[in-house]
Amino acid sequence: MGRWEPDARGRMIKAALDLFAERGFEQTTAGDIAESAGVTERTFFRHFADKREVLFDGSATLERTACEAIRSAPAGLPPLDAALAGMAAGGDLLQERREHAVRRSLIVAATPALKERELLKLASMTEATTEALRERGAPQRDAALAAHSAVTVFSVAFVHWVSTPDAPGFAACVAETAAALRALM
Amino acid sequence: MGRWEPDARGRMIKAALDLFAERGFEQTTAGDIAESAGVTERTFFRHFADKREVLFDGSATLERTACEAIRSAPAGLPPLDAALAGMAAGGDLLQERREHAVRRSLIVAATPALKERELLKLASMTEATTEALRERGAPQRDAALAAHSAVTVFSVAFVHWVSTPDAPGFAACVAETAAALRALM
DNA sequence: CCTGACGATGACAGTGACTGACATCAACAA
DNA sequence: TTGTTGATGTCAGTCACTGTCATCGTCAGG
Repeated sequence: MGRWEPDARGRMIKAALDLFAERGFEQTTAGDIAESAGVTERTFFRHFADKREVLFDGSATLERTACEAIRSAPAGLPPLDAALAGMAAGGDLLQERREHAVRRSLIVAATPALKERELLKLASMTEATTEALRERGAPQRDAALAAHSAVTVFSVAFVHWVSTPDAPGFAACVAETAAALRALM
Repeated sequence: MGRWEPDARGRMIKAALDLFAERGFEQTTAGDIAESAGVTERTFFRHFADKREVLFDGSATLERTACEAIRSAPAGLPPLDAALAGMAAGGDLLQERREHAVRRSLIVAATPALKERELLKLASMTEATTEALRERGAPQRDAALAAHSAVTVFSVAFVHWVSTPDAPGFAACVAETAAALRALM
């Protein structure tokens, strides 16, 4: 055990979520979050590259989970289907902490600066997905298009999943949304 | 005529592009840009909401152009095709200033903070496109999916158009990319 | 038990992005 | 002639973020 209370990182994440929900993102300083978590502002910036990142701690895990699912999908599966399997796997992760995901999404939706960061994370997921599809043999452009489409489905499905109180599983939302997309083409 | 040299805004945009290309975005302060354009830093922030915005002056026009094209598309055209027509119209705008578009895209691609802002602009274009498609009678989810798909095509086509020296027209890139997307489904 | 490397944190000064408030001054209208 | 307007300058202030050095439990080696 260290000299200080353990899990400073977790405390900062929780404090940030609470404060952002109460006063809003802009009205909360990094110092406020740090103080509320019992650390200094400097420590906050040692854990998070910037003030926004404190709300995106799980995004790397989400991306990794999705990519692993894609890599372990049957070799014969077409790129888009493989990518969608990845999105469904990522969705399972959110499903395990639905309440947190919903609360967080409300804050993000209310703050342009956070929306912007979320888009960057989605773009990162798109790039990672593209790479995973390339490893399966898809040509660059097909991989990019399938990845973009899958992430689109993920986003649209997420909005539906969040706004539906008694939601079916996230995977079901993905399947439904994917079907609608195919119908449009 | 005012008390000062005219077109302060245009001078700042040009100065920013030059300085970002020379030293990079982070190594250039807002004060540097202002000084180089012969104004004060305060004036810079009166014209641009933040340092990034100076590189996104044309995005509102691009969005408006695309939406107008969608609204004036034949009523019977399916949502995706109408949206793609909008993207092609937007592409024509870039085509008129290809050199500027390419130079700018290099800077944006090299700077995560600018990439992030670009994603926000694309998201805005997606939302506007969704709304335009809804006005044509498309249900919400179909409109959102078609808009996302069209903007995806726009992005992928743009990368190809930029990286191809003797490019065919932007509209041709859009058509080609759209065909590839349809083939994936 | 002593000791030195290690790792997480605190303390503090500094830069730069951005904002609010007020002053200035050419152009233009009454 | 005078009052208004609009774009700008000036200046002080907050806050995001960084570099640097000091601190002090922990743990391995002696």
